[in-house]
Amino acid sequence: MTKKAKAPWIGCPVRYAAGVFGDKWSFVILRDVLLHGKRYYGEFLASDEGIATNVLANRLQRLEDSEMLTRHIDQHKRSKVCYMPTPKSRALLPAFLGMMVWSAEHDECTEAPRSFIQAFRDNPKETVAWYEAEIDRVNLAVQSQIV
Amino acid sequence: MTKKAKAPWIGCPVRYAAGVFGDKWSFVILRDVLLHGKRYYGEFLASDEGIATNVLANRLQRLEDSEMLTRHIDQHKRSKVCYMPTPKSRALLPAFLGMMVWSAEHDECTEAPRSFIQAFRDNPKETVAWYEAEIDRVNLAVQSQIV
DNA sequence: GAAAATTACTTGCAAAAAACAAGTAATATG
DNA sequence: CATATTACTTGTTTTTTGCAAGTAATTTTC
Repeated sequence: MTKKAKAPWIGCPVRYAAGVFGDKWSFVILRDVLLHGKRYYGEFLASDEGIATNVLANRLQRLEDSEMLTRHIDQHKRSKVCYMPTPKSRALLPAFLGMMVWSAEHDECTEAPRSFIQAFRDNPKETVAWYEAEIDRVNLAVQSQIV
Repeated sequence: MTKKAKAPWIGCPVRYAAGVFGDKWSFVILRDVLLHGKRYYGEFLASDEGIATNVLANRLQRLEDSEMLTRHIDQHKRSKVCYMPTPKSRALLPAFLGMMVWSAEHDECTEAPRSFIQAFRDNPKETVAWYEAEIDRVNLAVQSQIV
């Protein structure tokens, strides 16, 4: 009797997504990078959710390994480390915003503004483009620091 | 000096989503319900990923608590238990499919057919509707069992 | 109608991961 | 040169997971 071989966390698209960001802290970090303009270790650490520093370090490493983030030393203050979103993580924006709309509609205590939900439903592409532009703006401001 | 109060896992839409299904096994269970037509405890247990029975029981309970699934005794064979998707979990389909497209585009080993990706990009609403119809079909077949 | 088989869990224990607290190393500041 | 920042690492406790076995309610088989 052979034991059932476990599937690796690739292949199936749901399994793959779960492998890359299928845990609470990865969700939160990606939110901070993609939506809140955060780029620095200290900024992630300061999030409301209160991630532990060792867990943060672990998740940043994983996200770097899966090419969701790239790590850079800040050249103006070389004790700071900057994590930049990659095209791969940016490509998650549409799904991410879709998920947020779902949350906004099903969480009684949601803090998401109704205007955001409306905007995404009316014109998802434009809403995604707006967030993309935000990311570019933050990147530009930070990019001058890291090379 | 007061300690930082942790945010509850509601309010912020990303945090809310992370709280409801932000772990590997919830992803997999929701996939099985929404996309693979699974409804019974034994079916979930048999998934390729090999979830442990205690973890499965725990996740089904959580998903029931957060109103993603409803639990029913099969009336034709009362030792079987059926878990049905709610409107709330079904409403996650668009975001879920968006996530799958992302995976398909970034996982070199993806098993997702190119036709699915194309279909969703060309006409997401229609693709969602197709999956909704699939869910209805499975529900109908199973509903005759559970009352 | 009793015995065996299904089915959905529960329990106990070992291993892994997360939370918490403290420490360290590189750089920057005064 | 001493102190402060910043990004981690290390050690320890607590929680969660994984695995194996057990149980209870049916259902099927003989």
